[in-house]
Amino acid sequence: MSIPSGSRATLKDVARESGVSSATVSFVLNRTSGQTISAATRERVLAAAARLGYTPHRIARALREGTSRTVLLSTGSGPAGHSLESFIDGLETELGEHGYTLLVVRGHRAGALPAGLLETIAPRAVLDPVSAYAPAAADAGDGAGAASDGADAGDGAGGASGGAGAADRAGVADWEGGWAHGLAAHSQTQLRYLVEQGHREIAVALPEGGPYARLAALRLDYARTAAAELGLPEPPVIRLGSDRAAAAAELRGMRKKHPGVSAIAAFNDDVAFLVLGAMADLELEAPADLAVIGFDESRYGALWRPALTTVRIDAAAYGRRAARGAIGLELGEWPSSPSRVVRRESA
Amino acid sequence: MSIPSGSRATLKDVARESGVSSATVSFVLNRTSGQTISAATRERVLAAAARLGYTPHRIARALREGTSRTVLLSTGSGPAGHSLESFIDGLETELGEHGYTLLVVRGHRAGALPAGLLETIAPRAVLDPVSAYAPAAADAGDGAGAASDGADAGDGAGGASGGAGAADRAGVADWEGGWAHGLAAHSQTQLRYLVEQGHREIAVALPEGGPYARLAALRLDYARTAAAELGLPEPPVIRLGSDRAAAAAELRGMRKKHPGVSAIAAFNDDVAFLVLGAMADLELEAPADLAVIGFDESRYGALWRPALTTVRIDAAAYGRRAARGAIGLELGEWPSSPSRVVRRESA
DNA sequence: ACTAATCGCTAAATCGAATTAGTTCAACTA
DNA sequence: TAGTTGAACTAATTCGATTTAGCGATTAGT
Repeated sequence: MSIPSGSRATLKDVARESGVSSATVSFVLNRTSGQTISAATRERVLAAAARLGYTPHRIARALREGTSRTVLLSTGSGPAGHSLESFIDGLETELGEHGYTLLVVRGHRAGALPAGLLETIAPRAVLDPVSAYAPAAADAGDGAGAASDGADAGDGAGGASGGAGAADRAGVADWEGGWAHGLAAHSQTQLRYLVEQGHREIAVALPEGGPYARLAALRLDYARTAAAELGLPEPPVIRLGSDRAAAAAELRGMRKKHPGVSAIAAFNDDVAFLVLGAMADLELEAPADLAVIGFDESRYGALWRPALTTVRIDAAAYGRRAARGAIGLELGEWPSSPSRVVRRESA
Repeated sequence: MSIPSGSRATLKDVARESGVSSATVSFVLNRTSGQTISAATRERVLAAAARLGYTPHRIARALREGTSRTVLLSTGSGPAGHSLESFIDGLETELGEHGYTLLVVRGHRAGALPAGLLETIAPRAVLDPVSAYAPAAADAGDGAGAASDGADAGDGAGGASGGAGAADRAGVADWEGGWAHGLAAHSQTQLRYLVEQGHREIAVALPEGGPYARLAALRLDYARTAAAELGLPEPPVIRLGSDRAAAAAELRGMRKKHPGVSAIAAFNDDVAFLVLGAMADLELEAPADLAVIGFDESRYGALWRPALTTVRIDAAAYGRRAARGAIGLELGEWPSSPSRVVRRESA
């Protein structure tokens, strides 16, 4: 009976099936506020929808609403640690609970998404963790002040651009700064572990330039603070490009200048790998000659020789918060993201 | 003058601006076949469209056409070598030339895409290289048979599902088998290099089970053939899980059974890393004690100690062909994908 | 008792492009 | 000269959901 002709059930089919207008069906299914529907009608509509297996046609909806119920997360091509993985998990979970879909696009900077992607998707918001790492245009102080609200013709130029009001735009921007800080704060965990292992003079290894410049500066700040709190001397810094020979030279230089350094806290696992490679070139062993600890557990640490000790950060709660910001819900309190040391061989 | 109210220009705006109906504009802009348009009108329309900066509203179009001009590529969460990177490049280029957009979604099996993704995107086709690695439903021979093609209501269950006819579906399926074979064929390059380095007894390292079971079997076939062609003895096989201790044991066993083996050709770079790790545990050095060559260059090979020698495969031409198949164009000849050895330290 | 507000619901407009079914006019055929 | 054909367009419908305007009936307010 009243099976929709060939394929899928539409609003109209549900309306016909339940004997009301399609407007009413829409009201019921969307719980439209400001509309009163009798309990009896609601039941009939719901039943009909269930019977026909109705699913809203998302493209039609997107056309009408001007934007799809989608949030796009554009991650850079850089290494993806566990914090990003868990962040995505949280994001996806929270969005899913509100009927939104998360779309993760990797390997593009947000400004350089494939042509037409934003137009075909018309996401409600574009999230871009990398832009939090990159230097902002006009940066007053330390807060996330990527206020590039100028005559931006193209969309998605800023770190996060909501579809609707400036309100959620602000909300998302808010998240970003917080994200970077939230991440950086775990420098504590990293240093504390090394101290527990008996190290006193600890160097910090950062990536040289690139998209991480800003986050690197932030990490350094936190590392200094943490060192001070732990009663350690100011940590020497080595900056590593992607060239291994140069990395080895840099490491040798640091060792000469600070012979007492017995451990290195790396910016992330990739930098830690670079350090380990340089150490191998200098015939140094970790952790005997120099302990190395990574940051933000990556997939390769366990395979490495020596296996990399690192810090695992669970950012799912951040993901949920970011989701709420992106779709314009109340943000609530800042969550805390737990972190713990994954102890392997290198430290 | 006649600036479209607030935001973007629509077909209607172009029609008004050029003094014709919106149907005519659509005919002109789409070069609709079976419609004759005078040169003068065409020019006026084109000029007006350019002047207003008209861009088709892709969502409206998708609603009308039933599917967006988009192709979705769903890669597994597994390691991505250069062949995949270049494949994606080719895909994107060719699609772009025909007004299509490529959307790459990583970390999901095609059958398990985020809820609602397919519906919101409505891609013209879904491409899924991983399914070429996984055991197929009707697999006579050796592939482990996790054939779960049951009562799958959802779409995107198959390796590639086109939106339209069975014709392009066939085209895409065609590509997949070819892709796996095209990749596997480069086992030749791998072995030939080792032979050139003076090796005669060469073992093959494969991943144990997992999603690569089928591709592994294929690679083994090609390796055997290549070995025969090069006049080598039948290559011994070691199978490595993800556990390093087990890998070391496996390697030791192989060395005992085949003491003459002087080189290992790995399934891919990740497996090669595992071999190198096992070698370190056994206090063996590459390439002195055992040469190791990877396959399908990954981003980490250059960082490793010793730096990994591997095979780089350029699959861009395959990508272009897959694109043509996905949007229903003629496929043309099978392209050849060049490969070359990236010589580093391990072999 | 008469106006005002509220309930419960529907008709119709809207979003933007593609497409079907015509319409008009001129040229050409029989 | 009537009839056919084709070129060059246009009006109107369609895709499917959301949303505004509004209608009749009931309830509340003074």
